[in-house]
Amino acid sequence: MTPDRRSEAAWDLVRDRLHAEGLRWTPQRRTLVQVLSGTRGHITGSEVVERCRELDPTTTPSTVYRTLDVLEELGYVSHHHGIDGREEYHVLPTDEHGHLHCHGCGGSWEILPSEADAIAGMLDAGRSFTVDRSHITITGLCAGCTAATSGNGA
Amino acid sequence: MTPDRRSEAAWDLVRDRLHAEGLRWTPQRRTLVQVLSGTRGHITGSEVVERCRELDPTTTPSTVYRTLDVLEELGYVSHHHGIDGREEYHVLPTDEHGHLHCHGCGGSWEILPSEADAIAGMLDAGRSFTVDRSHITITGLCAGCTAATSGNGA
DNA sequence: ATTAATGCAAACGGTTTGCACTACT
DNA sequence: AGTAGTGCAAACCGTTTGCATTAAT
Repeated sequence: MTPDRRSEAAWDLVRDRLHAEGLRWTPQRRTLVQVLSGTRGHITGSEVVERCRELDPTTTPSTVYRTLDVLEELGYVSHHHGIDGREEYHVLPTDEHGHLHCHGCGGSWEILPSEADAIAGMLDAGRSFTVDRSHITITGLCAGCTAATSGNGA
Repeated sequence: MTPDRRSEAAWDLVRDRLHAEGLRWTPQRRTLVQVLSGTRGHITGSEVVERCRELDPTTTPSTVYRTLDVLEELGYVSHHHGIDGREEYHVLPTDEHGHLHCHGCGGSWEILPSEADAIAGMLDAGRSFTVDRSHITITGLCAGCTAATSGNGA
């Protein structure tokens, strides 16, 4: 139904999926799929546009966003809003997981499934809230930035 | 240093704080403070503008955003990006806490300090990441929406 | 009088849309 | 040929900025 969540080869089938839906396989879509298949985790809309432009400078934002919509309907990506305030697309072949965001260095770490489970379990136990494990985003300071912050003034 | 985290009366001191910094107390700022003092938790920039306009229809966005910056420097509010993709301001007199966001009904619940502690502790233990407990935002489905979703098709 | 703050209007960045044109099928 | 998809350019929304004006001090 949705593409194999593991293999990047799932992208090879996009063309056929499109055809199966009566949709078309165009150079622009090829470019976009090329970008997405080389992306792990998430990426913002404008980043997608940017990367597509590296491959094909004639890339147009509207086409990218529209195709992203189509791919979302086919189950290849999903989008929501990220901490940086822009549309953020999740590329599906990646394992679903939450993120830890350091506002010191801007770095990002994955929240392990076991951790997500623990968090989800705790919150669910208290009030029957079903946590969306793939979208947990927690901010703070990573080890490095914590040290830097507490060590010297700045 | 920063205003008393508990009493809303802290807002009464804004005027003096401004004066102490050589800044001015204007009708527009009075309106904004009125809105903020009646706000618990968080609010987006455009919502602030909207509410100020209810009190004073002549309110201008630029003034609101600029004053919000000033108040942030004074420690009355802090801002970051919310799940809905817009600037989100935290009004400080409120207890600091994270939120649970239901994307079924759009509702929002507070994450208890004890829960935040547990989450922060777990994440810190694994990789020395210092969680910002006041900004934990977790999405999912609340009890009501979970039932609605699994119960009947829609 | 001084200069912080305001209001306007225009700019910005990311995203969306209408429409005529192109090109996959 | 027929219609999905494209590119352009303009619109949108929330936010930011420059600048001349207003007003708190």
